[in-house]
Amino acid sequence: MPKEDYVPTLFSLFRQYGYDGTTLSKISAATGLGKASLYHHFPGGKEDMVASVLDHSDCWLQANVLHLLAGEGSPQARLQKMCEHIHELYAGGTQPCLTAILAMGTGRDLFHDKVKGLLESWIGAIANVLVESGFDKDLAIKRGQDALISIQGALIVAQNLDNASLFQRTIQQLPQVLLHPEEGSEHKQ
Amino acid sequence: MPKEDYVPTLFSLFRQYGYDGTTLSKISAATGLGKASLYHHFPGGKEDMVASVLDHSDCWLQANVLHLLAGEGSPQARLQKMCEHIHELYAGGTQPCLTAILAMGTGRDLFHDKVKGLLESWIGAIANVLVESGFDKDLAIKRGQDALISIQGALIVAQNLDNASLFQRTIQQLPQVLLHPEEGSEHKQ
DNA sequence: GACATTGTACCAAACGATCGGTTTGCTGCG
DNA sequence: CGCAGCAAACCGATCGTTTGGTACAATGTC
Repeated sequence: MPKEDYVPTLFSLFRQYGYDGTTLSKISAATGLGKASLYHHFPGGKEDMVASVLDHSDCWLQANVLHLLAGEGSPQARLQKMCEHIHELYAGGTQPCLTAILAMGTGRDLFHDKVKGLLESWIGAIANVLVESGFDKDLAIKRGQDALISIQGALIVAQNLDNASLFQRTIQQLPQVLLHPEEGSEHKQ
Repeated sequence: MPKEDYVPTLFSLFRQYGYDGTTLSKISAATGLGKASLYHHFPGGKEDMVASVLDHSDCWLQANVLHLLAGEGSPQARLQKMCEHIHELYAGGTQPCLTAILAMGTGRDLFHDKVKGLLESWIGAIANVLVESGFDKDLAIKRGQDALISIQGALIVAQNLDNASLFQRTIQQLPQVLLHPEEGSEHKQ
């Protein structure tokens, strides 16, 4: 079996238990492979496995967000499509975010740069759509950041409250929140 | 030295390294206490230490949010004061959230109920202020949830991007976002 | 076709290190 | 003395990792 076949299993393990919490015993049990076999596919050990998972996530982002947002259709339609993919990725808010969980504990030092890159390209892609829709560039970036704040925050709160609908509500209204016209001077006080 | 004196150190350890990542060796080094001394103060071991930290956080929430929001002053002023305390708690967005980090890995199973309770009372307190300001109760609760989504999300994104000002911006505009009048039917599509 | 060679996938067993947790024995002080 | 408080050694378990090997299909050589 090629190693790619194990990446989805690794993905769900790491995003559930985190870097420190995902032990090789758990991985061995979940994949059905002995520890030595795991080192055959991933010579770099646990760190190598997470790197593979992150590459896999990179591809996912490329296909389901970056390429999509830069493609055809109205901005509204593109953003909505993105939200559908997000909804699927996080299983409707019941599954944690890999990048968020890797930003904590031991994983933080190891994968910070990679995670940062993923996040930045995501924000940039959203901002590009908004610029294309006529928004000022600075405002577009700000709203791109706000989009990821909402996504990440909704995931955390939804899971801590056992309330997935809270996440779904947030995602569903994301496109119109992003595209709503600037009012006054953005609530200047 | 009474055990309370070590709780702040434990707090910063656990919110930095998470439950799995915070080893007794790290705790011993950070507190300057031997393991035996740690078990003298916290007979229940690591789990006992986290419980103490969570109690400490409970008191913090009680004093700096619940009591404050139920107190005197205009809703706007109370919410602003709360945001100042939040800003201080998270060191301007440079420090992670304890409850978020405890919701992952092994800690999730152990402390989920406690964390959920903390979050719920926080949301409830914000909602009460909004109801008092004349908002519909359902909308008030929704905005209370959104407030915590923004806080948690901003923390995650700010740290992954090494951009604390992103957090500060989010917190600073939180009061007026919470209090802004309902427009149309909340962006009905 | 027969046979050695190579490469891939896999694993049991064990490594040293460190884990969370416990016990021992000594110290300083009222 | 009595006892609270703690450093240090120790416990079994588990950590991530490594060694040494088996089974088997593909390839090359005669």
